[in-house]
Order: sequence, then C-alpha cells, then structure tokens
Amino acid sequence: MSQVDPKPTLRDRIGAHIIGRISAGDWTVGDRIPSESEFVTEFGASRMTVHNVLRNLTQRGFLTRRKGAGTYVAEPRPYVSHYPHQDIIEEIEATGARHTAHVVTQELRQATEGEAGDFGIAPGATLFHARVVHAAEGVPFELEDRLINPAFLADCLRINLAKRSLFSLLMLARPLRDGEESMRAVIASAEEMELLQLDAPLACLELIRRTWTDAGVVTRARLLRAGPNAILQGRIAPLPLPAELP
Amino acid sequence: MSQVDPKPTLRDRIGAHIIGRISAGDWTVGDRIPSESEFVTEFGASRMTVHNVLRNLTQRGFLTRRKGAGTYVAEPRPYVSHYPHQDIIEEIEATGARHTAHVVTQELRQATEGEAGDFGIAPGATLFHARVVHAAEGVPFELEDRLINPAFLADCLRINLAKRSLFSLLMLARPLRDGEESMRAVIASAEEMELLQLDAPLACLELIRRTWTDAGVVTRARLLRAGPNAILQGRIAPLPLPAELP
DNA sequence: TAGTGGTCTAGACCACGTA
DNA sequence: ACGTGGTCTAGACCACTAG
Repeated sequence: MSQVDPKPTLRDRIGAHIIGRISAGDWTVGDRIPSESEFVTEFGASRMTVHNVLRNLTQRGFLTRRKGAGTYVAEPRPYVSHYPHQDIIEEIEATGARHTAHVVTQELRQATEGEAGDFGIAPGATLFHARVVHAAEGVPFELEDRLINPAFLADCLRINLAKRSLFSLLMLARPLRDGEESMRAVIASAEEMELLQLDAPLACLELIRRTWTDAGVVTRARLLRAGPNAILQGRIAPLPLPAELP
Repeated sequence: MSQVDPKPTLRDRIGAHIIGRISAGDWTVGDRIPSESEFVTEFGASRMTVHNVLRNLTQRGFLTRRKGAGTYVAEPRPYVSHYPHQDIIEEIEATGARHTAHVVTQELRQATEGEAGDFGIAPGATLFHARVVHAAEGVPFELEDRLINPAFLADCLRINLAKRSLFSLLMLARPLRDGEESMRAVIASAEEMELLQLDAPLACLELIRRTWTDAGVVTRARLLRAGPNAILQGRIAPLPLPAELP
C-alpha cells in the first residue's frame, strides 16, 4: 500500500467527499450535486478551492458541468482492457533468459499499393522492411515482421537488429504518438512454423500494430507468438482520457 | 475535427506553450523548465494561473515538480493497447445481425478450492455458474463461461440469459471497479467445437477476465471466439492515469 | 433577475531544497 | 538566505441558464 498522507489537504477532503458520495450511490448518474457556493459554506473553503476540485473531477470524467445550470454526476466511462507495450529484449531478459535474434530480412524496397495506402505515401516509394525472430535462450519467442517509413529511422540498413530492437529505436525518436492494433488467433503457416521452430501447426497470437505521428505513419508491424508465448497479461481500467490540451 | 475555441484562455495559451516546447524537442526529458515566477512575468499572468497550469500538466504526466527545486519534463508514459469492453448483445446487433443465445448451464454450485482462491471466499461457498453460447443470425459467435459471486447479483437462477447479458447486469450494479485480463490463442477442445459448431479444430481467442470491487471479487469469465470472430480491434495510447483521487 | 459555473488576480503563509 | 513549489483566501468580472 502507499504512504498515508500526513495532512490530507482541503482539496483532498472535498474531493474525497464527492467521490465517496458517488461511489456510495448517494449521488448517481445524472444527479445534480451541490453548487460551488454550497460546498463553500459546507467546508468553509474559498470558492477557488472548491472550483478547482470540481474542475479536476470534471476533467477526470466523474462530473459534467453546465454554466448557469449546475454540476452533475457524469456517465461513467466505459471499461477497457489495456496491454503494455514492452521492448521485446527487455521482456525476454526480465524472465532471466538471454535474448538472441535471427535477422531474416533487412532491406529497403518499394511499397506495394496496399502498403502505400497504409502509410499514406505514393506507391513505389521506399519502405524499410525487417523480419526478426527473437529468441529466449535460443528458443524462438516472437516473429517480428515490420515495415517502417525510412523518414523516421536513420541508417536502416546499418542497424544491428540482433542487438537493438526496432521498438526501442522508434521510441527514441518519440514525438507524441497514437496508433491502432488488432489481435487475432491464427494457425502458423509452414514458413512461420519453420521460423518459430514448431513441430506442429500451433495456435498463434497475431498482433498487427500501426502507429503514426503528426508527420505521418511511422510503422506497421506484425508480431506472432506461438504456444506458451501466445498469452498476454492486461489490466482493466476506465477508458483513458484524451492525451492533449487543455 | 473539433470546434475551434473562440477565445483561447490564458491557461490554454500557457499550457499550449509548454506542450509545444516539449513536443518540439526544445525541452526534453529531465530538463528543468522555467519557474512559476518566470512564467508569471513572461505571460503577465498571476501565479495562481500559472500554478494551476503546471499542476494540471503534472497530474497528466507531462511534468514532475519538486518543492524547493523546480519543474522538470517527465519521463513519457509508456504506451499501451486498449480494447473496449462491450456488451456482447450490442456488439452483435451493431453489425446488423440478430442476437440469440443458447444457455448451456445456469446453476448455483459450490466453489472448488481454486475458484475459492480466485474469489477470496471459503471453499465450498456458493457461486453462480453460467455458460452461454451467443450467436449472430444463428451462427455461434462467442462462448461465455462465467462464475459470479452471488452476493453481487440477485436472483441468478431467474435471469433469462437468452435476453439479458450478464455483462450488462453486472455493469448496472456498478461501483468503481478494477480487474485483470489475459488473452491467449488456443485450439478449441472437442466440447467447445461442438458448442461453437466448428467442423475443424480452429484457432480461438480466449479472454479470461477477473473483476473486483472494494467488497471483493465480482466475477471471473472465460470468453472464447473462433475463426473469423477471433479478432479484436484496439487503440494505442499512453498508459491511463490512476483512477482515484490526486 | 438570481444563481450558476469560467476565469483571473493579488496576496498570504508554509515546507522544502540549494547554495 | 533565497528561490522554489504547495496551499488557500477574498474578491472581481464575465457568460450562461433558469424561472
């Protein structure tokens, strides 16, 4: 558990009071709650203090406010499952295993029509293509098949993909980003069976990620995990708030 | 796109200035940025206004502040993929298909030792167990295998599971929640093949969710989707902020 | 018109870190 | 000792919504 605050601040007490009333069910969705001036008299606080608490709770999705009307309990945010993005090298080494990688492909080539569409570039423009099998103690762990717009990654062909993950390199050139992902269960193809050293056509977890920045699509990756690695751990939490201002 | 604010507020301008400097790379991770009083003179604002902006950006993970020392650019939050939780009935009907359900199991029974551990209850205590095959236009879509602590759901045995999803019922009795999930690729077992009307042992996406509240574990569910349904769409965003009070 | 929230100011006292 | 952030107050003006 976390450290107990020695002095709960006035803001904290007001905020805790409101959250407590909501989660106790005293105030439910759509209910009008007391006005700023009512909280001012109830807690002996100044209006600025009360206002800041209410603004904070509004920004975090617990309340909605209407100028001239009042403050209301907000519709709760829907829940989502979220899965962390981790550097594959760190993930493997975190288990105590040694990471090695087999570089299958590392080339610059022309984008197909579909790829150009995904990246928002002209068909035939240059893309960097890499395929790497990441292994833990020599046992294949994940097949990474990735396209990158070379505008976002210098010296693509000179990178030692056995030592550095493309994930970590793309994270370094980090502007504020966004992206989409799909997750699917598939059966490994013959080529994938060979790369992942599978004896039988196992069920695999396939992740396809596309991430972009203001300047365009950065990368599209297909990650494939088989057998005992084909499992991910996530957490359930309310939908994240939008990242930008105010 | 969203509506343009007619009057960007002073807070907005200060906040946009700081975010702009960070995302332009002028101020990078760990850098000390100007103090409150410096922003006060730069923008001709009062200290409260500046302070509120900085507190807001700190709470949202862009800055870290140290009393007596200064304000610094924070380590960026790691990225996560998040997948929405949706009522299976709404999900099916959103595609224009008709939802039907086949109730395989609907019973109260004693918890096994493992289940009691998962729920934090005594072995042998009563649990509600339901298995439902949800179908779209008669075609099996998802197999739901769910345990519920009956303290959180009244009249378990009288619910018409063909019409009401347990998801929606559990959402109604909504206190603030939290939970964990795992996602895995598996091959359907013989029984699952029969329930999902599969001819061959397809790759399936298996979700296991456990959700709880202050009062204890509410439910543990195993959701299984096969073939063309074994795909989920998610979004990539920064790690959600913790849900509770500041 | 009265009450509500939205914004901002000027000033105060405190606790903390650095020099 | 000085500057930093942390908290809070009292008051002001505005825009909006309701009755």
